Order: sequence, then C-alpha cells, then structure tokens
Amino acid sequence: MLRLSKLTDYAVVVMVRLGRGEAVQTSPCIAAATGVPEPTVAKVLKILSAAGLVASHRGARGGYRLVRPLDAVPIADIIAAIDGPIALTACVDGGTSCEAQGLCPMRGRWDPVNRAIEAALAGITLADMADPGPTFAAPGEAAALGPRALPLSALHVAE
Amino acid sequence: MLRLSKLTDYAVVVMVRLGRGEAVQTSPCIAAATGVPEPTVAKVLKILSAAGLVASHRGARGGYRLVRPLDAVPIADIIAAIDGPIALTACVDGGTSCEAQGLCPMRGRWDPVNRAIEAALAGITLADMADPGPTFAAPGEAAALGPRALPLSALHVAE
DNA sequence: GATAAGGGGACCGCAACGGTCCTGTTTCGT
DNA sequence: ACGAAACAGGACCGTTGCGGTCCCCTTATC
Ligand code: FES
Ligand code: FES
Repeated sequence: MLRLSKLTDYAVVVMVRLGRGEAVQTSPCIAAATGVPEPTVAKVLKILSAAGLVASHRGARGGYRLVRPLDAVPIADIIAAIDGPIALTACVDGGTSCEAQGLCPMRGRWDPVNRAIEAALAGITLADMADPGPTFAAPGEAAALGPRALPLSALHVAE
Repeated sequence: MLRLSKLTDYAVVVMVRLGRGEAVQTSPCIAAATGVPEPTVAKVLKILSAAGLVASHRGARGGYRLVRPLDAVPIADIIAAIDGPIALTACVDGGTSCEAQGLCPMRGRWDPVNRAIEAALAGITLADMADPGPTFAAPGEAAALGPRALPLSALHVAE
C-alpha cells in the first residue's frame, strides 16, 4: 500500500501541535492536547529529538520546542526521521547492500523513482498540513469522542 | 522506510522480461530466465493478470503476454496492482474508513502528499526502468562492492 | 485422453511495527 | 540540599502483514 508508519502520522500531529501555544511544551501536555496516548507521544518526541527536529530541555519545567518553524520542515524530514531514509527498494542509490552490482540489471533502476518521490516529499512542509486557514473549526471536545481504542485516527490537534 | 513490497520489485523484473523475446512466455520460462523462484513468479503473474497488466492464455502452449507495451505502463500501475492503491495513511481521500471525519483535523491533510507521489510515480514507465540503452552511465561513484550474500536481490533479467 | 499450463486459493514462518513500561539522569523549585 | 518533574534510552511482547511455498482444479493443446 506504500503506506508509511503510524508513528509518522503521529509525529506530524505532534509537530503541528508544537507549532501552537507555548514555545516549550511537555510530552504529557501534548498527549493530553492531541489525544494520542502519552507513551507514544514520548516515543515520537524522542525520535524527533534524536533527529534534530525538536529541541529538548530536561528537568523540571522542561519540555520540547521546535528547532525550525513549521514552514521550514518538509515532511520528507519527518518521514526520514521516523521511517528511516526514503528508499523504495533494498538497493538504494549507492547500492551498498548488494554484491554483484555490476551484473544486476536493476542496479540504480529505482533511483529516478526515489528522486521523484523525495522531491515530491520535500516540496510540502508541515505548515502546508497544519492549517491553511480558518478551516480548523472543531476545537477541544473532539478528543472526547474517542473513548475506545481509537483505531487509526486519534489525530487531533486540539486547542 | 517507505519501502514497497519485494513482490513489486519482482513484478517489475517480470514485466521487463515479458517485454523481451517471445511475445508469449510461460511462468517457468520466466522464472528460469530471471532467477526468481518459480512459485513467486507465478504468484506475481497471477496478480498482474488480475490487474489487467498482462494477458494469460491457459492450457498447453499457454503463457502470458503484455497487454500494453512497456513504455505505456507507469510504475504506479505496478505498485497499485501489487501493493494496492497508493495511500500513505489509513485515511485516504474519501476517508471512508474514519468515523468522525468532520472533527478530525487531519482529514484530507495527506491528500496533496498522495497526489504528489502519485504524479511522480505516474511519470515513469517500465520502459524507463528496462534498459534505456547506454545512457545509464553513473559517474565515478561506482560504490565499493559489498561482498554480501544476496539479501534481497536476485533481480536478474538474464538473457 | 494425456499433458502442459494457468487460476485460485490455503497455509505457515518470520520480521517489522506499534505500544507499553521501567530504570536512569538531568534540572528546576522550594 | 532535597524532592519532584520531565527527558533519555532501552527492554519488552502482541499483532500484523508479508514473503514464500504448496495443493488442487480448470482449461486448452496435441
Ligand atoms: S484519521 Fe481518518 S479522517 Fe482523520
Ligand atoms: S539488487 Fe542490489 S544492485 Fe541489484
């Protein structure tokens, strides 16, 4: 399905949330605001922090803040941070994983495809996905609607 | 990793192989020619046949043949056939799978991303991946050979 | 009628992913 | 100085989907 991991989706939600309100926010706070379970939020933030997309401050009154503004973060960065480098096949550009590269007819064959996708993903920033206008009309109580396990959604950037 | 299934990779190899030699070829023949195990080739061909990308002829002296020439088959079709419709997230355009669509702030957020990828994938045909002649002259970076034990490769369109 | 080939499944092992939890370590507030 | 708050980092499983194989049936040629 060419689908990306659910964590990536969460990461987008979390990042967008970080773009609102206080500059520095804690993971429990974000979890409460977004409706995403707290451990998962923490995990996502750790990964994002390791990738340098967010900065962390430890200790009491600590939290996370954005390093770059939302409009300077292409989703390609998020995907790369969570799902690893963008590579459709095992044999990526360098092809460091294959043995007989000189003989394999598929060598580098997927590269243009990878490039195209990478370009497409680099052209869209989080700001584009955040809220391009006043269309965001359902604050707060949206989270209350998900008493059950919230299957795949739970993507609420509640205010 | 945004990776696509191995089957898709096989499918490309098989399709390219179908573009060579005899117009109609049997799956054992293709398996022998490509080095891909026969059952897998058969599986791939069944899927491709169901998707209408190849035509099959049953009975003795049967086999498969291409419906469209290679340059008329964008890889998007292959991916769609094997991995299913191209959709990065669970909530696709229509969002038929989600319950509280009206409240979810991510509704349709990924759509532009999907479109971009779809467009990128539609712009490259199998012919582009087959063997565009001697044009594939990778510069100096021939990459150091990694003596591996053929992890995922075996993608040989042997002649 | 025998044989060669595709059609459509069922089946199982494995690896990756999602999700949770626990045990440090750091910093701020009192 | 002490304790609480919050991040860091990993360990830990259940589940899922995928890759791969096999079997039996139908179809068409010889
Ligand atoms: S998660 Fe499905 S519409 Fe939001
Ligand atoms: S499969 Fe790796 S270079 Fe061909």
